[in-house]
Amino acid sequence: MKVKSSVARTGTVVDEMVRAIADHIVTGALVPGEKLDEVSLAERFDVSRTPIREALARLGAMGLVDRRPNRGAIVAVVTQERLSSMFESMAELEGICARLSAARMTSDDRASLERDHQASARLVREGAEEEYEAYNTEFHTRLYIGARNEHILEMVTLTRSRLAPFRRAQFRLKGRLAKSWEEHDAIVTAIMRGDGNSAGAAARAHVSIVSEASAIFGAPSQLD
Amino acid sequence: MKVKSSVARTGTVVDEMVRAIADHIVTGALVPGEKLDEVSLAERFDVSRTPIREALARLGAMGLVDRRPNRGAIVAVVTQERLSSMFESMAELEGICARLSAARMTSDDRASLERDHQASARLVREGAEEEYEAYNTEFHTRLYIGARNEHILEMVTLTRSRLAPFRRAQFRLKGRLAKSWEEHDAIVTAIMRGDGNSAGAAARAHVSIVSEASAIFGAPSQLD
DNA sequence: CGTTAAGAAAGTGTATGCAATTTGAATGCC
DNA sequence: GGCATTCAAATTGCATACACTTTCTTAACG
Repeated sequence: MKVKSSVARTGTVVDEMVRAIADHIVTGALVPGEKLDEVSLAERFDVSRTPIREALARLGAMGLVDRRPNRGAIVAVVTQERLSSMFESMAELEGICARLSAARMTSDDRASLERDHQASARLVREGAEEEYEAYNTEFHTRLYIGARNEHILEMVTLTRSRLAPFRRAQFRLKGRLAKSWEEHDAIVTAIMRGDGNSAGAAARAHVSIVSEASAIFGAPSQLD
Repeated sequence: MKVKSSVARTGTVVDEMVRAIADHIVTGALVPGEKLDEVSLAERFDVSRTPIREALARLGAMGLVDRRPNRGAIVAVVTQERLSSMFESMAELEGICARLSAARMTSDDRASLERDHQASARLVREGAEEEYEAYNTEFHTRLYIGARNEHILEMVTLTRSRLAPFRRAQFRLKGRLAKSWEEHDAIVTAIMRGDGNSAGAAARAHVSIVSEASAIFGAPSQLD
């Protein structure tokens, strides 16, 4: 019997390929516009073309690669304009989630949200970027789930994954950690008051600022 | 005994399969929860399993079918709760588009929007359901495009396609046509004033009402 | 010398065969 | 008689082979 709770989960080959290729794209090992040749990838990962094809299809659905019929796949080229549109979408979606969370979160949800938010202040004081990054992800995930809307959860998760390659370095900007906490604080406070509109506005502003921070890193080609 | 679409000139086989299967799902020939056996489908459409598999993958990405690893695919079961979440998402997305459209549409956009909106009053008076349905689709598409945000356009388009099976009969409800026009009117008026918040609120309300109308048709199993 | 067309090379699209996993049932055990 | 185990049938996952499309090369013609 296999235990799947841990990381060791072997899963299917396609899943591995999706992760592997996505990783190479996110880390910049595969640059936007680069051709993704099926046979090369198959040899590189020592599998047949079949799972590679399916992985490319999934990555296409995720927006990470661009598939042209009969003409192969390339790493998706994200224009600055498109990047902006994704950040704007993200801001809107986060705003919706925060607004709905203010109305729908259970009291348990609220309690743990505020407790952990207060606890995270320590990470800011200590400048623990890695840890705060992890907490930050968790924080936003709670807002997505608190909105109690499966479909919005799907959309916001997808959008976040598409943006992942562009927000890696955001917390390295000076003072970003403390600023992020302040913004979280505004969101949490509004949610505790049950003030959906304020929570939404605060969340929108939060993402917008991240957007500006990330824009500094501009086109993916400059990511390293 | 299945006859392939007369001419082979059509795009790829996978595209055909996607359309064919999606059609069968939307029309109810394949009911939610039904097992989609790869070999059966392959025989039925007289192709090999490979394009069927890829088609199922795409349909999975679209949300029309549910793929379980090693356990095959089934027609997606849309619970009432999930349906509600999709309609709520749609309302939020439409609201965003209307708000952004109020700020970003060109004057040409606005002019033709209002002109065609006024013209559509005739369809209402004549009770031309089919025609009004077509116009209605066009109307909403303009709002999506007017928002000038590619990514939101993608999300709203995807959501609309997922909801398509559930809103077929909406205009047959008595008086729905006239009510729809009135709601459009509120949106258009707000956009012409450049009042984004009102336009957004009106659009949200518009979809919410459609949602209620469609809810009458309830679970997909009752669709015929 | 530039343009275009034919053909070869490369790569994707589809078919088929084999391996691995799931599922159902029958048998043995308590 | 009920429950667990094991084995076989069915179905999905992966690999390989073949067919078709695109693309690059090359050579012929204007």
